[in-house]
Amino acid sequence: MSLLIYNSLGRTKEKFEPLHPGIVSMYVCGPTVYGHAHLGHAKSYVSFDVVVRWLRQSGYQVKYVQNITDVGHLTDDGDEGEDKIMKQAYLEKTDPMEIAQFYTRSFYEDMDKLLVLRPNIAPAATAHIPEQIALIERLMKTGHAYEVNGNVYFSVESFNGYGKLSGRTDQEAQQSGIRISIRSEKRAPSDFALWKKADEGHLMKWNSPWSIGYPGWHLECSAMSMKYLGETIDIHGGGMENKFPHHDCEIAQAEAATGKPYVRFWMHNNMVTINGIKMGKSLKNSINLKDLFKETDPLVIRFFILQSHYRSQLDYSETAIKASATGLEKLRETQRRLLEQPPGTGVFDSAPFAHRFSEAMDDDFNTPVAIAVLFELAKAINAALDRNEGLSDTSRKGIEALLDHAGQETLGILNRNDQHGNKESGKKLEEVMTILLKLRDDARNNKDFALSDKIRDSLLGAGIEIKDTRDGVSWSEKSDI
RNA sequence: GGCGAAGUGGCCGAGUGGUCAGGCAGAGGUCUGCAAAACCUUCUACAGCGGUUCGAGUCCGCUCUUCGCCUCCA
Repeated sequence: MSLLIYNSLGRTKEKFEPLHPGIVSMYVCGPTVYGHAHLGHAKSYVSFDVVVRWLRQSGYQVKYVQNITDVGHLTDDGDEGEDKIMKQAYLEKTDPMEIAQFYTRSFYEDMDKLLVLRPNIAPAATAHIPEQIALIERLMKTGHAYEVNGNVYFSVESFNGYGKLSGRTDQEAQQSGIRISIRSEKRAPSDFALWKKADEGHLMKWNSPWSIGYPGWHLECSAMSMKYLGETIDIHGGGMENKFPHHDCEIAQAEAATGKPYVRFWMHNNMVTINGIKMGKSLKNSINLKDLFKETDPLVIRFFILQSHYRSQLDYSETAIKASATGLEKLRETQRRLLEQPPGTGVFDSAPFAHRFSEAMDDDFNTPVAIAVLFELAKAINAALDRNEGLSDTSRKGIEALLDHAGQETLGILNRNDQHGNKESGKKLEEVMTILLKLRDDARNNKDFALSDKIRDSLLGAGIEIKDTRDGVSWSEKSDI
């Protein structure tokens, strides 16, 4: 079966073939770094992380670019609004570059905990001002841009098909609902800024042919995407809220400049909601990942995110997170049991599960179905291990290979290194546990259950849970829930 | 006003015409010194009203409700 991807451009699933055989070029809009990352960022980057992982598992070489927006954007295309990075710099009594650096590091810290693989290239907007100026010059030459008082605007009228991604193609209709008509030097209300002249006191500014100023807020993605991936790329991802105007503007700039299709597949992930309302920094209801990680294992968050589809809204609640934590623990428990179990004679064919997993992933990255397959696999494994014959070495290797491929490499939720037997730092603990379990076993043999239960309870208090199975005692470190 | 998405059982969450999603929670059972885990069995669904069809969460229409975008935002 071949990979189907839902393309926002045509609003249907399409068969995916990269432009150049074997190689996929992919760009995802990165964060604006003026605050700590929240759950919404996690959903977005975990989702695209799995896209990248699955493409790689499918044999493609993926070149993954994800930018860092470290230049403050104004809140609109006119002259209103404020630069958020600069605002944060004032609040923290430092300068914009330090703000950007600080929150960039914070972002990667959180993403690392979620096991989001780093992009191949993470270009910063401020490091690509010349490229952005070059793109503007190209648009000026071809008559798609014009300058007024040191500001440069893109002329939407000059580009046929503006708004094709979001469906906002009728510019007249778009203006009908606008509340205030702002005084503007733009030729048409839909025109958007490519370059802004800096006001006095503006901290981040660069020289340009038009003024000392800074780039417009849609420009960086087009410029950096084309620089590192070429004028036509395979996949461009981002949050749904960026379809309009951001991505429509990107398309306009890029295609007006090159005359070529900018992006072949547009992918948009949906929002995280709390009680049905979108989570957003400006709404003051966002859940900061650093706070969340204090009480919840980051991989539980990752698992929670992947239990819903990337194009669906995901509603956050503590009970939902708890349910995910319990569910993930069940999968981990099964993997642990499999790894610890001595070889037997039972035969288990994991191929049908592998097939169903692939089918789910190939169907527009349907991770909830893929995870459901893992749960069914876990149930089948447990049932097989419950039978006395156990599992043959070959059968076990087959399952382990599938868990590595599906649970670890693709979804990033079942990692062998999380199992205590594989932790390098756990050698001492292993030895201590062996001693304690021997003592407890002696107590049980002497029917001294008071002592054996005390050992068990004390260990649980220290975060280690032990279970008596028919093959002996098993123990695991409980992750914080 | 314009553009778009969605309403599934106690909760989360898949599913584009014909057997079961899956997880969590609940009930009963097997196993067990107890506990936990595991396994087996099991109860609650498809917003409403019409229509198409032999047959509809699944297609069509209408109604109601919710959400996102049209300012930065993952």
